[in-house]
Amino acid sequence: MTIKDVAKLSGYSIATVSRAMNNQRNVDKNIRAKILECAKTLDYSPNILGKSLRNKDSGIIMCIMLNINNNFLADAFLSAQKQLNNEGYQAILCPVSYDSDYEKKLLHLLEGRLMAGVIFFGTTLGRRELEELNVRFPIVQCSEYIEGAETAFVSIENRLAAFEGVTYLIQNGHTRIGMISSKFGISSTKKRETGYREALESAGISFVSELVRKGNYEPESGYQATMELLTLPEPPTAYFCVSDSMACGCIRALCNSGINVPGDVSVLGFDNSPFARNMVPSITTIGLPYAAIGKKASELLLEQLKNCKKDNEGVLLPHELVLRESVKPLVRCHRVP
Amino acid sequence: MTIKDVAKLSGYSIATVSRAMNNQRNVDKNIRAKILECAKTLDYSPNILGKSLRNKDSGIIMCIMLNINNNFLADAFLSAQKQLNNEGYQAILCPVSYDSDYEKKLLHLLEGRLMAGVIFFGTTLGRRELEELNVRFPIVQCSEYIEGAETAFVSIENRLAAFEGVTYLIQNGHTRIGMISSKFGISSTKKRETGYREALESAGISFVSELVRKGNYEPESGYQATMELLTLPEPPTAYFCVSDSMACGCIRALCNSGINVPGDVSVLGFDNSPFARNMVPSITTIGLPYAAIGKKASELLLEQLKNCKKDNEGVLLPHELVLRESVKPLVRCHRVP
DNA sequence: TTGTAAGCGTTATCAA
DNA sequence: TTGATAACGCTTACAA
Repeated sequence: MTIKDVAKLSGYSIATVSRAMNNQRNVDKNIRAKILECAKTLDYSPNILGKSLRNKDSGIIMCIMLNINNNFLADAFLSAQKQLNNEGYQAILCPVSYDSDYEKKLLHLLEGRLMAGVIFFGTTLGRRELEELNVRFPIVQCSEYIEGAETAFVSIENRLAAFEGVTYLIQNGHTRIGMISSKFGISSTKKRETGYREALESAGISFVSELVRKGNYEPESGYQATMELLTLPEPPTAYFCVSDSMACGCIRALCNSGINVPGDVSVLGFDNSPFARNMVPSITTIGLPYAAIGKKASELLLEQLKNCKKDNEGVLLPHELVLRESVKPLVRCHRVP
Repeated sequence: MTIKDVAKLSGYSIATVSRAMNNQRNVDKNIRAKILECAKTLDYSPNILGKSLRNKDSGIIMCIMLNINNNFLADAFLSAQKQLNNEGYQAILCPVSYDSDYEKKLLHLLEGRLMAGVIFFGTTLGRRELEELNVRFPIVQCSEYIEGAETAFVSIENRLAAFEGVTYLIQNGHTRIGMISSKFGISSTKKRETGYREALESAGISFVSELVRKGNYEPESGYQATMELLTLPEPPTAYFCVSDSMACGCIRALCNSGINVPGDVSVLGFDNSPFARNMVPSITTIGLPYAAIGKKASELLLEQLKNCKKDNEGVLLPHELVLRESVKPLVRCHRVP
C-alpha cells in the first residue's frame, strides 16, 4: 500500500496525491477530498521511511536515558513526551544502562535523520562529543548535564539543594552526617557531593571522607552502604541519601540494626518519589519539579527543531525541601559526670 | 557523509563499498581493507534510513509499554533489550500511558518497516487488531496478553499466583481479605482477581465485592483504597495488593490508622520489586521472573524476525511466593464470656 | 571481482 | 492546478 496505489485508484498522479496528503494549498478542493477518500478506503498511511529519507526529518525524538529505573527521570520523560506529541512529534525512550558503545550506536540514528533530535536524560558522552553533536543536531540535556558544555539544558540546582538539605540536618543538631551518594560520576551526584561538603564547611564541621559511600540507586545499595557506615567507631546520626530509593534501603538497614528512624537517627532522601510519602516513616526529601523539567526540555528542543536556532540556553528550575517524618532533632545523650 | 564519499575517497564504486561495508564475501580482501580504512577516516556510518528503505528492515524493535512506572516491566524490557542487542537489533521503549490513539500512531511506524517488530508490554489494542497485526509483522506479547489472541506471548500464571498468594493468607487464618486491584482492565489484573475469588471459594469463604478496590499502581492509590476499606463496618484483616507499590501505600494507610502490620493486619504484595525487600516491614510478595520473561520474549521475536515463521507460541513462566515480614498468622481475639 | 543501474516511497522542482 | 522526473542513501541483479 503505497502512494502509487492511491494515485492509481484516484486517477491522479502521485505528485498530486502527495500534495493532497500533506494538506498543501495548491490542490483543488474536490480533488483533495476524493484523494483523501481513496487513501482512507485503501487504509493508506505514508511510509515514514520514504518520507524521512526525502525530508531528512522523521519527527521522532530520541530520549536517551542512562538509568531507566528512576521514577523521577521517567516522569520527566513522560512530561516531555506529552508536549512533543502536541506539536506532532513522537518521543521514544532509549535506555542505555551506562553502556557507552550502545549509546554511540544509537546516536548513529541521528545521521540519516532517522531521529529528528535528542533529549539526553544523562549521557556517557564527554563534553567535546556532546558539543560536536550539538552543532549538527537539535539536542538538549535534561536533568543531568555536562558542566560547561555548550548545549541547551534544563536541570535543578543540585548543589544548592544538597546544601539546603544537609543544612537542615545540621539545624536539627546533627554534626556526624553520612552521605549515600552514587557511584556514577554524573553531574547531579558531583554537585550534590559539593553541596554536602559546603554545608558542613559553612557550619564549621570538618569533612570526613569515610562518611561518604556510593550506591547504584537501588534500595539494596543503600542498605549495603548503611551497613558499612554502621561498622564505623562513631556511626552517623543522620544520613543524606542521593535518592529516595537508597534512603529506603538505608532506613531498613538502620531498622535491622535496632536503630529507630527518626527517633535515634535521621534520614534525608532526594527526588520525592511516589514512595517517599507512603513509607514508614515517610521520607523527608528534596522535591524535584519533574513535570516542569520535562516540559522545559521539550520546549528548548522544539525551538531548535522549528526555528533551527541554537541559543544553548541553560535553565535551572526550583526544588523544594519536603518535610516529613524521617528527620528529627538529634536527641543528645547527656553524660552524667 | 554518504557511501558516495567513501566511494570517491577509496576510488571504488558505491556498489563495492556497499559490499565491503556489509562484509560480503565477493570482494577482494585488500580492497575491503582499504575501503574500511577510508570509511573510518571519514567517520562514515551508513544511513539507516536509506538502508531500511531498501531492505525493508531497520533492525529496530519497538517495545510498547502501557505504564512505564513499573519496575517489573522496565526490568523485563532491559532483559529483552540485551538479548536483542546481542543479535544486532536495537530496542526502543515507547510508553503509551494507556493512550490508544497514540499507540496506533506509533504502530504506523511498522508499515514502512521503520520498526522491524514489536514487543507489547501491554496494549490498548483489541484481540482482532492484534491478530491482524500479527499476520503482517513480527510481534510478541510480554507479561500482559490478550486472552485467546493468536500471537506469541510470554507471561506468568497470574491466576495461579494470586490463588496461591490468597490461599497463603487464608492458611494464616485470614478470612476477611481485601483486594487492592488495578482499575486497568488488563489481563494480569483480571486473572489475579479470578485467582483471588477462586482461593476464597475453595476455602469456603464467600466473595464480598465491596472488599475489592481499584488503584492505578501508584502507592498513593493503595493508600486511598485502604482508607476506604477501613471505613467498612468490618475491615479486612489481610490485604492482597496487585503490586508492591500499592502495598506500600496500603501499609502506610494502616499505620496512619494505628493498625500494626503485620501484628494486627497482614499485607501481601505482587512483583517483588526492589523496594519490597527493603521496606519496614518488608513485603511478603509474589516474585516474578522479569529477566526470564524479557529474555523469552526476545527469543520468540527473534524467531519470527529471522526465520519468518509464526508459531504463536505461548509461554508461561514460574512465579514464587516470597515470604517476608508483612504477613503473619491472624491473632484472634477470644471473647471472654 | 567489480561496476552500472534500477528501485525502495517519498517530495520538490520545473514545465505544462 | 497538475504531472513528469530527479533526488534522498542504500542494496542487488545483471553485465562486464
